[in-house]
Amino acid sequence: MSDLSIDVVAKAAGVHRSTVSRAFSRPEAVKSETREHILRVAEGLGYTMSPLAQALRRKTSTIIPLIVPDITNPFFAELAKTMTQAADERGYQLMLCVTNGDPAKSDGYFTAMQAMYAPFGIVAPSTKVDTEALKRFAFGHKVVVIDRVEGDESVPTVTVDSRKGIMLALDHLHSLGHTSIGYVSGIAGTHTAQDRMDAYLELTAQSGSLPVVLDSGSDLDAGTRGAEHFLEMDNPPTAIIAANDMVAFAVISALGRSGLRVPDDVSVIGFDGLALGARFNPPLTTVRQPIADMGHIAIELAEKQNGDGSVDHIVLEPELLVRGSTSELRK
Amino acid sequence: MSDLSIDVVAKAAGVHRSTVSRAFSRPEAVKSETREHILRVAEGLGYTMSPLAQALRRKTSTIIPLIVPDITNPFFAELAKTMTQAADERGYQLMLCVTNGDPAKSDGYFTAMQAMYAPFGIVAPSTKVDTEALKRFAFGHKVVVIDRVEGDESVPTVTVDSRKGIMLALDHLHSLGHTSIGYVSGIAGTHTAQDRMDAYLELTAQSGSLPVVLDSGSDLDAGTRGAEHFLEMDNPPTAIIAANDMVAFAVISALGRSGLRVPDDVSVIGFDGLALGARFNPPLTTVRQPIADMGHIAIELAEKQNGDGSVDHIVLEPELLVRGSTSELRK
DNA sequence: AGTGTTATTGCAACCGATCTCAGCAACCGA
DNA sequence: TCGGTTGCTGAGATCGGTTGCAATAACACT
Repeated sequence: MSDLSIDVVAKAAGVHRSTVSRAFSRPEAVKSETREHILRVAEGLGYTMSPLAQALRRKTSTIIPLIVPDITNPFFAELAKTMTQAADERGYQLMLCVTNGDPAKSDGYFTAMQAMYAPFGIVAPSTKVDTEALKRFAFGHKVVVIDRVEGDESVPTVTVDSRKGIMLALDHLHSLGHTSIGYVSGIAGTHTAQDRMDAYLELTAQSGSLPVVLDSGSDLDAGTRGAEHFLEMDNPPTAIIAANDMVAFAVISALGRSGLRVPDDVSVIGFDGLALGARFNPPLTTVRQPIADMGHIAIELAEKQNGDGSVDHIVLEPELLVRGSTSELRK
Repeated sequence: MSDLSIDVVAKAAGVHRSTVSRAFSRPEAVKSETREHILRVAEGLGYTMSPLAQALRRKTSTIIPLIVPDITNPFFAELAKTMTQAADERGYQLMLCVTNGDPAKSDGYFTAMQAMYAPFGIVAPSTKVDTEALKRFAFGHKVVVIDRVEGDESVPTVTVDSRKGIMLALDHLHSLGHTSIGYVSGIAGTHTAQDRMDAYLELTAQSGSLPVVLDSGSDLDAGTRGAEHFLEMDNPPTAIIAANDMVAFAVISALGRSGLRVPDDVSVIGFDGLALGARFNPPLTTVRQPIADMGHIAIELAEKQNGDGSVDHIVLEPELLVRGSTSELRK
């Protein structure tokens, strides 16, 4: 269990270490009997290759960084969860990098990962990704971004159709009789947040109603402020779309503290589909993003780009998840 | 930016590569002028050492695995957050390992980390930790567990005083006039969960009241079932202690769905002090664990054990966090 | 001046793989 | 029978550092 290197196995199997190496990493280059014999011997010894030595020589490791602004945010947590799984399945190990939104930190992570010969990285941004900055790094060309990227087609991305999602929310609310629908922006800075907001503005205008942006702040307190704003209005909307579930939670909480009940007094719908939402009070109606798919797809895109160099931009479909925070408009 | 190895720096500085190596990793062994010169040259070239090569030779890397059952659980997410920070500060990188409670998986992670020469690991368990199993691995003796460990003093641990926490909750509730206080167990299986439950049982008995365990299940639905049980009772308690915040959320949510309001109809107090609780509806009163401290301390303990071999068992003090889910008993 | 220490630095083996190149045997067709 | 392939394996350099040991320089002391 202590020091079994490739040489030990080689000796035990009576072959040269290069043959052992091939038996593992390029099976077709070794006579099948030899290979099986080697594998058997290795198995018996309980030998596995040193990923470190491999990485050093190959200049490619199996460590892949997942860069998120805040793992405490359940959206990123769910993402991290499915990504660790997806990574595992493919023999990678996820390295969690939490930036707290500090670009300097993510730079630091990039350098570190580059030094570790990470084959690629995944970035879930809190601010717009600066692709120019990315390219300063060796694997800048091998990064998948979980957000839309402006004016640079060379970075693979995976996102959810924001417009479709907002449309789903709006339609749902309309079908319940709501016509005056407010909006609280999410953690702004990302294209995704921007897109959702734009979609809201555009679709509301299209339906002939007046858009009511309760808050467009960029931090976690947007929800709280949005609710405050709502409470001060003379003629508040009867429903609120929150740009993401966390904001929706904050809105409902703040409303609740002022004695307003959801959905009886106001309907609130979120955007994310966090598992947590099912245990909120009330259970949150929301637009679900297929987070699990996003994780898997991000890794696939990265591998694909790594392989044939192709760059894809995947846009997934959101779906409506009706739970308990929206209800028929009561006059 | 491409291939700067230690030799490049050595040449540029006009010294042997071993001197460069020392300049970085054993400064006192190099004449200070030489060292500064080398460092300056390296700096100018933008050189940093390859952690891979270092790890390979030293048989010690800076990668440390954080093994958690579920990163989606905000408790573990908060833990992960503070730990990445603590790790960063000390020059380590956290590798996130999500087991989903599957022991086979955590075994897999251990082998992987062992192969990566991780200097130690941190385990935040969902089930009781099998220290015997741990010791099968090379760094089995270098693991810090964030839970109490039964009958094995050789593993450093960091925990929060469960009894004290439950006492805080009970006292708070008593001071509000509640005498009939129910309990919903948390994600059982850990010693921590067990300890909290035992403390509840013992302290309740001591105060002369009847313990009412609404649910002692081990999964995330304990809260929901606890609430159901509560609703079926002829003479339900007036307050509920939930073994952790997530369970408290579920309890409140389930109660809410049946038309019961917190804290007006029932008071509910959690245990964890998640940031999320502040945005719950209503904001959750809870017993706060110093999660940030736990993360830092876990790493300190690990380093300490790694250094002088000493094994500590740190028990931290919880504190009461009064928010909005508990209120005076109204007759 | 001669000898013993101590501080610095160079040398070269080593960590555990990968990979190019060369060697050798078997096989193929003319 | 012989040159030309093809298939498989061994040698040895290499990836980017670390480290024990030897060599040299510098300094202290009798």
